Amino acid sequence: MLSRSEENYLKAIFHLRIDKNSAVSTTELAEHLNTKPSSVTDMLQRLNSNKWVDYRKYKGVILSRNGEQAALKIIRKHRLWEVFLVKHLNFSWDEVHEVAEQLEHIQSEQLTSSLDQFLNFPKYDPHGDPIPDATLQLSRRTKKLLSHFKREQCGVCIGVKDSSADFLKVLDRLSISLGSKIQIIEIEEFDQSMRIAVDGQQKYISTKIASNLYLNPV
Amino acid sequence: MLSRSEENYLKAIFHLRIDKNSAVSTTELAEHLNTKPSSVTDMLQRLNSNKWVDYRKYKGVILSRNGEQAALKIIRKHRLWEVFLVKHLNFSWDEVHEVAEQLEHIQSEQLTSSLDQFLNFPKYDPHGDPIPDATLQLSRRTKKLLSHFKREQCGVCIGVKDSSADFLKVLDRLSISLGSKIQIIEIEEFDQSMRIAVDGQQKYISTKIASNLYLNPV
DNA sequence: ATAATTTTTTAGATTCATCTAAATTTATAT
DNA sequence: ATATAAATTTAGATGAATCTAAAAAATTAT
Repeated sequence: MLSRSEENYLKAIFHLRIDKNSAVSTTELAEHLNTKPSSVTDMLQRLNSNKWVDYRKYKGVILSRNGEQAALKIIRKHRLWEVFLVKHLNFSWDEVHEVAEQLEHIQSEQLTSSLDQFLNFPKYDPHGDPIPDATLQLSRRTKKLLSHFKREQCGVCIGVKDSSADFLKVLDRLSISLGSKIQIIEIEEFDQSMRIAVDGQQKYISTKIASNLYLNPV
Repeated sequence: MLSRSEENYLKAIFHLRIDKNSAVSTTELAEHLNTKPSSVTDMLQRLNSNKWVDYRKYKGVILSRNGEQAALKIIRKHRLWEVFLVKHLNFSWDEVHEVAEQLEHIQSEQLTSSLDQFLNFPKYDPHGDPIPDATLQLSRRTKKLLSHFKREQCGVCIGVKDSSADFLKVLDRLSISLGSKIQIIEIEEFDQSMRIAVDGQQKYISTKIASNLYLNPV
């Protein structure tokens, strides 16, 4: 069985690999996990010898088939718990992450599947990220950063790129949440900042905000 | 902060102390925790130097004020999660223990108090054991083992002494659950086995069963 | 193409939680 | 009261997960 630490490494590799094709480097992992490169090397050697990853000295690491399945199981639990915390325990979407980081390591197939059922088999977590189903399949949908939209285009908010508490609080202040309907009214040539309508209400937002918000084009 | 292992020791000491006045011995703890006496000694020395327990060489151990509060916090979480699992995720009362052993270590005041509220501040867990409230107070009520009842006396089932899955399954087979009304009809002189009525239905039960079932006398 | 820099790995140490085997203390039995 | 048995502690070892410092490999810059 995987230790908690091993689980965290697999999850980190999964997340770091997702937006790029190359292998994940030791330093990247060390930064993401708040640890030292030498510790990462040690752990990667262990995970490699147990066939959870494919790791070559100086070349970086990718998940094996088994490693990817294991990572998806953890992500499934993490996101199901996030739904539970927000929907039933009144957590706000910037408060859930830390607790879900702990809950994702609870080992019980029965618990995971009952929770899934209790929540009515949700497909997306409170940040709009897809939840792997019981067979670990992820549902996919077109998502485009708001910053890539043009004037007069429309979309529905379906997720965030940065899910830090700071950014989520900004969105709360702007009354932007999952499902908000957003239309681009004007794009400032000078700095690409935007005037948008959020469910009819006009707001100004910075480029940084626009480049961290995913919309499903309408 | 306490490690998971330290938490388990404090909880074990609490439970082993509860039905007796003397200090808890190294061997008792080792058996209860499935470990070796020498490991227990090591850990008790650590817990002692951090003031979680009062431990003297060869004399056994009791919890300090801090240690007792810490143990109660863990027990509170354990029992709240048990209620959640049974009431909302359809676990049966013999299935909850193992998962609750993991959930009890999740660290989040907010989670514990929201869960308590979500469950409507339950006072007893699915085995009838009292749940410490937010101030860590335990509610007390008179409980007497069924084996100490006399002919024709009545009581309501409020808990079990042995909470092993095996015993709980026996009770399910006898349709005995928390709240069942039980009357003693006849006690067999020879072996003290009993004929009882469970919510009106007559059953025969062994002494061993009777001496593991707590009733609140009516 | 070689030097300088950065990244990665190795070597050796540390802490936690455990173990076995040996020594010591306490309890028990004659 | 002393010998024997049982319980407890100490000493020394192990494995997981981490660290620092030094060595080695890969990358980059001149």
